[in-house]
Amino acid sequence: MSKRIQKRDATLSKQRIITHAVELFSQKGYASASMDELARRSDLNKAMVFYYFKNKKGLYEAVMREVLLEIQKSILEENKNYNTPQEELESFIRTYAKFAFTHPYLPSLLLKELSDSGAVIHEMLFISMRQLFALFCDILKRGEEKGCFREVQPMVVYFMVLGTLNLMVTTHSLRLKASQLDDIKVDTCANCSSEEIAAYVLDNIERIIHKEISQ
Amino acid sequence: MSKRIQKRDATLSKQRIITHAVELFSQKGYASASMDELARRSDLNKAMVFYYFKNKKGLYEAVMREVLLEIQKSILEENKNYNTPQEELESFIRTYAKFAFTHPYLPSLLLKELSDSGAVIHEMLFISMRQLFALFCDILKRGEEKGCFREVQPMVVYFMVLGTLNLMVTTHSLRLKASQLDDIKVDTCANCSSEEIAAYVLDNIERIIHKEISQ
Amino acid sequence: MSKRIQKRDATLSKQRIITHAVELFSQKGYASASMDELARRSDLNKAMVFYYFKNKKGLYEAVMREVLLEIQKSILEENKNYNTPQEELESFIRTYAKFAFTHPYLPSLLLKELSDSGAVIHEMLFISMRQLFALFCDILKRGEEKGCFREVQPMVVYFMVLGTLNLMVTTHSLRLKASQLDDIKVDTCANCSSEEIAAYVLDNIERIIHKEISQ
Amino acid sequence: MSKRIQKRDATLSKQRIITHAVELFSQKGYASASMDELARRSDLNKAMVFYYFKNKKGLYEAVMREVLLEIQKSILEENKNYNTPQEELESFIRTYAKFAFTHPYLPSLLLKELSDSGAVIHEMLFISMRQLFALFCDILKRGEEKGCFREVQPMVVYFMVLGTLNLMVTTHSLRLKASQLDDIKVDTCANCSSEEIAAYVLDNIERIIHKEISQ
DNA sequence: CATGAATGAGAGTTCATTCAT
DNA sequence: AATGAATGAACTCTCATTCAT
Repeated sequence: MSKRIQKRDATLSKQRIITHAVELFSQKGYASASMDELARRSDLNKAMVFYYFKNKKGLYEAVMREVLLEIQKSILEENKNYNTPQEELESFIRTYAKFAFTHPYLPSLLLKELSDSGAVIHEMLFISMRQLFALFCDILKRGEEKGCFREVQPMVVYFMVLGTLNLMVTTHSLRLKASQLDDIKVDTCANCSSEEIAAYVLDNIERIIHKEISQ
Repeated sequence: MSKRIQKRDATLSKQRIITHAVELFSQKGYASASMDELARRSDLNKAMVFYYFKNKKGLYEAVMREVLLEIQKSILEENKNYNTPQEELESFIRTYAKFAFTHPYLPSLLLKELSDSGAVIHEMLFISMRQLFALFCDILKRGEEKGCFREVQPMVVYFMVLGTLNLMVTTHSLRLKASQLDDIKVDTCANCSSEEIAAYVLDNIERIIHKEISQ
Repeated sequence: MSKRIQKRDATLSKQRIITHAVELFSQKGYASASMDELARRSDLNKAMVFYYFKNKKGLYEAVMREVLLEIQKSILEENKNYNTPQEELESFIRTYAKFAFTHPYLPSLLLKELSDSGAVIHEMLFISMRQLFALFCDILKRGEEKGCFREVQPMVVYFMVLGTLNLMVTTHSLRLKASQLDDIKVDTCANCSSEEIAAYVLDNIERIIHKEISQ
Repeated sequence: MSKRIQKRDATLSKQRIITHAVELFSQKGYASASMDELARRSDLNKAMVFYYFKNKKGLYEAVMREVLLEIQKSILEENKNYNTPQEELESFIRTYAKFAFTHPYLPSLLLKELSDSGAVIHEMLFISMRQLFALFCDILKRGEEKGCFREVQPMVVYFMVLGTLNLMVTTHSLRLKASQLDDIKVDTCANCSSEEIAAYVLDNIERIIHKEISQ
């Protein structure tokens, strides 16, 4: 019953490191995240981080792998419950939104990584991202074939979804602060729930994609 | 007539620093950009950078100010040439796209900055971003009032534009590489021109915004 | 009959550690040899090294003891077969040379150890070395008494033998490389066999020591 | 008149670092010499060492270059004063001996470096050593041509000189200690002056090399 | 006898920043 | 306005050694 952190358990220690690393990297970015601080947060000796992950980059890759697998799994899992392209698309967007808002490190890590091509990891991010993208494309294609979706540029539409949702997460506190100022009075959606935002995005994407929208 | 870089000119030196800093920060990110390398690239003594900009953060702010003013000016300037909301919206998107593709440090810096709220600068980015956003909102509002635009969440639509365009720039080389692999055959828009992309985005946004789209 | 390395045998494990430690120390030197790598090479857990040898220095001492005893034994053993000082001297040199060339870690370890007085071990190296030196002196003295050797400084002659032979071993690859260059054309004895070298050294020492050399 | 160490003078600081590095490397060996301690001894910030020498290896190379150039210069300089091979050989040995005994870091560094071929520096040591060796060979060859020297293996004779002299320097304190013990009574030449040792070595080498030795 | 987890100290190296000229 | 020398703090990473099982 003691709250003392359990030691001498490799799996636990490793997981503890990853968990804190996810947080740290998403807060500070790769370069500014210090292994010293990570060790402190993980309540472990600094050397243990290297014991488990070889070096900083190795840890970062493990972190990204973890995070990307999580979101991937969530979406694929959820996707199974639906079978029309419309429903699948809706599920895709809602699931991503939900995940992104409850795990805000994902948008942060993702945007950081995507914000330059000289990024820390190429390959893996790449592969993982492509699998999600492949699912997205597949949904679109089947929609087209069934005649309910227009033909669109999948990449652009994909980024319209992900880019928007990610930015809505990462700019949340910024938008909140903006809403408290009074000089420019515009709705920054500061108090929107993740569901509302997902609904907005979904609605917009449908307008882009569907052949007939009755207004 | 000598080709030697001119020294002993405060404004010139300062500008040279900024120019190289823009490049450096966008290539490496704030934390990984070193003042040493900046000085080397700028062909100046390291101490001069501090002489002109107080410290790294100060320089970074100057860089962001410069960059944001540039894009702001471009868009506002261009905006003057149009006077219907539809045209203004079109101009906004096309101008941003053109600028982003020809000045790829902008998307890089912007996404980096927006990818976390514990970012390096808050205030200024903020103000500058809001002015652009304010213009965007204004266009939308006037469109609504004239009855040609639906009522939408401006923040979400704004991010649909900026997020998408920025990501299309920063992921360009990634998408190119992806297109050269053959396992997953989907169009990543790797060879699209900036105009094509702008047109796509514009078309999509219009579908979202316009009251009637005849298909 | 299994080829698996046998475990749970103290003497064997200990010997395996020593064997690999000899190699490692002679390759990398004391400071750069890591206990981690030693354990890996010995196919044993790192903690076992400490279990058997207390600490790094203890292991190193064991290594040196082993190595010095080996050469000592070789020479003493061989010495028994001869009984004139001339023959004994010849045997001493030839045996040392043969051993040094077939066990090149000896020269490496020895020179490293002798190259500074703030060396890792003092005492033991010392004692062991002195026993060899004592035999050498004894041979010389008996030669003198029998009238066939001149009176010489034994220390200097001893180092002429050991220093030369050891350096010929440790510089072997260096001399090989030198012989492949063509700018300075001198014979570095790069392809001499250990026997040839021993013969050279022996011949030289005899010229130093013998009362009459007929040319 | 103040004894305070002068700062803000690049040449002085750099030289101070080299001087202390020579000492440190020869005392502790490459791997065990710490840049922290070097900085302390040099009364400079650790970063300055890297400012001047890029990295540890770079510093070490500078150290070796310095040391090897010194001995090379000494010997070449002295060599000019003589013109018969016998005299030149004598000068070579005496000068090396004198230098080695007054600059005991040289034998230490040299033996350490020569004690394994996976040494820190290859090239440079190499070139410098070869120039000395080339001079030595040249002396021998001219002696042969004049009919006063026998034909010998220059490499072996060279190491007989250098190996012996270097070992006599590095083992000095060891030999002193040995002479104070009483179990084995042999002359370790513990109290020999550098001149005496040089004379011994020279005499021996002459016996090896000269065609006629009248006893 | 054997293991893998854990540790603290210290290594080399880099960096933003300041000082003296 | 401009420079090169100097600094201290921080960083990633390694190592010998010990603990718990």
